[in-house]
This record gives sequence, structure tokens and C-alpha cells, in this order.
Amino acid sequence: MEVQFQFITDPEALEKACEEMSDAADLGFDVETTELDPYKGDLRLVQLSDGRRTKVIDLYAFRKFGGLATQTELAPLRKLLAAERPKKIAHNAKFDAKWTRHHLGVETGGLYDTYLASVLIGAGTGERRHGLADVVQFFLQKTLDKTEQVSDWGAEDLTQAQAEYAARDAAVMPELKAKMEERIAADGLRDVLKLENECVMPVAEMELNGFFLDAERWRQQLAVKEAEQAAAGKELQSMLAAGVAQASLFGTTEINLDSQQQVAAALSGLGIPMPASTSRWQLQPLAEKYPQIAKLLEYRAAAKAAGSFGENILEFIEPKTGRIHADFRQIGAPTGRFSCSNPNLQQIPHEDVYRRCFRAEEGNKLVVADYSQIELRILAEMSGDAAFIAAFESGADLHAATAARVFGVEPDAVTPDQRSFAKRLNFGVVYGIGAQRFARMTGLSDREAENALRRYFASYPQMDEWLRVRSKEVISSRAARTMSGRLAKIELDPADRASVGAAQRYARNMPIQGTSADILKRALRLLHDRIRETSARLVNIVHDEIVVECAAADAETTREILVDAMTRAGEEFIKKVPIKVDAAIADEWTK
DNA sequence: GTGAAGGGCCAC
DNA sequence: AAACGTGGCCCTTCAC
Repeated sequence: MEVQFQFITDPEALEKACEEMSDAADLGFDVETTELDPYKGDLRLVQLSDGRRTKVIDLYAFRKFGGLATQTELAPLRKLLAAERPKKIAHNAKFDAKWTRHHLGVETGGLYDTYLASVLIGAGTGERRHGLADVVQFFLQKTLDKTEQVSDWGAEDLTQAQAEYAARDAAVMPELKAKMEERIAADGLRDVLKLENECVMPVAEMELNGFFLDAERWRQQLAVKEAEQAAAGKELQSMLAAGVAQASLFGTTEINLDSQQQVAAALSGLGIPMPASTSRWQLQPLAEKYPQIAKLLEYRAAAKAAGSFGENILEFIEPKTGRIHADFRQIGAPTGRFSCSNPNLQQIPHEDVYRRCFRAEEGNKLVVADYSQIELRILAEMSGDAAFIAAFESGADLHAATAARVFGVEPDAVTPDQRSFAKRLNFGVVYGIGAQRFARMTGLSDREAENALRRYFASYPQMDEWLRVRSKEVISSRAARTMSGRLAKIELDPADRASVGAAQRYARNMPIQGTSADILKRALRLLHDRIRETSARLVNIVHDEIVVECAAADAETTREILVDAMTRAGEEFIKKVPIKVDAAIADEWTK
């Protein structure tokens, strides 16, 4: 693939090029950098292409004019990037948006991400990869050579091959987008792609913002957990010693307490009847009778804390900012949920000892807001169940209202036990729980659990019907959708009962979990547009929760903006049930 | 040595 | 040894 391009190294040429490109409807947009992390490396090239004319801008040539983020020589480029039109077509646009935001000081407008488009079209099948070369091959039947991708982009003089590679990646984007749009339309993915594209910039900024972690507090907490682990480990070793087959003449009876095999063998050696697995739910019932089991569970909890939530997380603090800049995958699950890694800020334990380490910096506040029972409200909306909707509309305690119906008592006569059963039913039904599992969970007999489920669905007949239709339709459609139109293709083998069951539970759960993700993403965009000129910064999201940091003086205003954005986003999708958002202003990430 | 797989467990 | 959905991280075990 041969691409003509202009290599730009001076302000006059840049201004002319930006003027030339400004009339295009779509511009391919790409950058080349010396590192993957914008806090660690240089932004070397910015490439723009309308498909015919391609500009490769060498930012090293502009360093002589001063800092890139503020210099006036780059103003034409900033203006072009900031504009809603032309659209900027990029593959994994979050990357390009982060680098240009951080190094050029500009928020890119009109982003269109061919990576996210490809993932949406893939609909969770995993049957093809979504790298640019893969996507270009699949949609355009053209082969892209990516060997220059990892070349030295910090070299004073770039090679011809590097410049051509850079130009070509940008030049292919408009054509790729045009081709993908046909498929997006045919698959009914227009709305959800718009939702995703509008969410890229908020996510890019969130990653740049990072979340402040008080390292001192974290270390103090960690020291406590490490001491607990050491103490529990020592006690457990001596309790197990008698059950360990003599290892050597030197008589060492120490075993690896992190090895299920060795621990299970030692416990068996003590005459303890061991279940097939050593997972907590299996061992818990044995803990009362056997102190060794109780000690093992104590050791495991401390080991988990010291391992997954230990020193490792401190290593993610970026020295330049003193904050944690985790990676958020915008379509982390086929349902549309985000995933998070390096580190995963969506799995920090609830306990205050951990959460209080994530806090606002001096002079700032956190605003923490989450949707109240959003998945159950979505289920009410999608199923249109009159009784379920009425329970939400009354504003009364949903779980108590459910208990009253299931147990056939007056709402104010519901016992705490009954409410607890109803709560677990309400949450379980979202996951497609079965009677057996519900029985294990609650301690009811299988018979009683079946009856409880039967009464539950009798109480909410339209919900029952909606869930049944999802189960039935997936057999032929092999697909499910959220309210935004997000698609999940579902594989199943009709001859295999387990596969059919799994597909049916997924087909019932995906529209609910995925619509929740749709709503959150819409909220992120609305929030982003309203906090742009304020002190507020998005710092974390956890499925139905948004955390914003702002100047202390702006906290009340920020809380109102956040609640309003989340509520409006919810109301765009949910019409029959009220949306409820709980929000708090705090110094720390606690509720 | 390195990496995949599986167990176990944290979040929503 | 979960027939309750979605993730990621740490650890051991085992194959290459």
C-alpha cells in the first residue's frame, strides 16, 4: 500500500495543512510515541488524513518553539483536533486522545473509534482479533505491515519507512470507517457506537487524572495485614504439623500454606473429612468443629489482603503525579461493562481500612455517587411488570414489598428474615438463580426454595414472562441486546443441557447488566460536558458508581452536577420507574 | 525460565 | 463442588 504524504516540520506548513484538512468530513487520526504511557514518553508524530491527502507532523521539529502544550505555533492543530468536525477516526482512540490531551493540551472533539466499532460488531464472539491490522484485513481485505510500530520513535531523524508507516496508518482510517459503517448500520449498532464514541474522551481524561492513594496509610494498613498473616501462618503450621507426613530426617514439617494440595493433605492427615474443594464456602461449615479450618480461613483472608492488596498496588503510583493511573477497558465485557487493570480499582475491598486510603488531595473533596438498585429498575422497565414497577414507584422498601407478596403478609408485618429472603431472591433472579443454589444460600430445603421461587414469580408474572421469553428466544436467535442496541451473540449446543442453561441465564442477564453499562456511559458523557471548565475531575468508576474529585469550595455544586448527569442518563433509558442516585461528599472513598 | 491453566477470592 | 451473571489479581502446578 503506497501512500503519498507531506512531512511537516514548520509552523507555516502546519497552518496551511490544518486549513486544508478542516473541510473534510472524516480525518484519519493517529500518533506515534516513544512510550505507551503519556507520563513517561514523548509525543513524536501526529498524523492526519482525509484518505487522499495525508499530513505527518513531526513534533520534535516544534520543540525549539517551547513547551508543546502551550506554544502558539501549534494552535492550528489544536483547533482542528478540538473541533467536532471533521470527525477524528482513530483505532483505539483513547490512546491518541490521552497523548494529545496531555502533550498538546487539547481535548479532541468528534472522536470515532474503529477499535470499539470492531468490538461491537464482534459482539463478544472472540472469533477475530481487533488490532488495526486484523480489522483492516477483515473489512478491507488489505494487509497492513505493523513492523515499524515498535521502532525507535525517539530517533532524531526518522527513517523513510517510519514516516511511510505513520502516514499509512492514518490514511487507511476514513476508508475503514466507511466500510465499517455499513456493518454498524446493518447490525443495528448505530446508537451504541455513538454512546461508546462519546465516552472515549471522558475515559481518556479519567486515566490521565488518576486516583490519589495515600501511600503512608496504605503501608500502615499493610503492615497490620502482614503481621496477621505471619501470626496465623505460624499457628497454622504448628496445628498442621501432626498431620504432615514426615518430610525428611531433619524433621521439617513446614508446608506451603498457599498450596491447596499440601494444606488439604495435612488436614486429611489430622483425620478431618475434607470436601472436594478447599474453597471458603465449602470449609466455612467445618470451621466451628475444627479449629485448624478456622485458622486456615483466617490465614487465607490475611494472605489475600497482603497479596492482592499489598505493596504491588503502591508500585502503580506514577512518580510525576503521585497518583494511580489504572487502565480502563471501555468494553471490558461483552455486556458493555468496563474492566479495569494495573491495578484493578473496581475490586478494592469495601472495608474502610482500604477505601480510606483512596482520598482527595489537600484542599479537595471527593464526590461519590451511585445508582440505587439500577439493575432491578432495568428489569422492571424491560419486563414492564406492573407489580414490580409499583413497588419502585411507591418509594417503599423494595425488598420488604417483595417479601410481603412472596410470603402473603402485610408490608408492615414482614419479619427481618422474610425481608432477607426476598432481597436474595431479587438479586438472585438477575443472575438466573436456580432453586438448588437458592436453597444452599439460604439454608432452606430444596422444596422450600422451589416454593419461594414459585411464589416470587407468581408475584411478578410479567417479569416471569419476560425472563421466559428471553430463555426461549435465545435458542433460535442466539443473541441478546441491551436497550442501546448493544449485541451479544450467544453460542449454545442444543444437545447439551448445561450449555443451553448457561446460554439462557446469559440471555436473561446480559440485557440487564449491559443496559446498566449503557446508562453509566451516557452519564460519563453528560458529566464530562458539564465539568469541563470546573475544578472537578473524574477519578474512578465502578459499574454503577462514579467518583469525582474537586476543589472543596466546589463540592456542593459538583455533587448536584453529578447527580443530575446520572439521573438524566438513567431517565433517557428508564421511563416507567424512577431513577435514584445516592451521592455523598467526603474526604475519603467511603460511604 | 516462561507461560498457560486452574483454584481461590476481591468487586458490582 | 456450585446449574448465579461480569471482570482481574495472586498463587501453585505443570508443560514446554
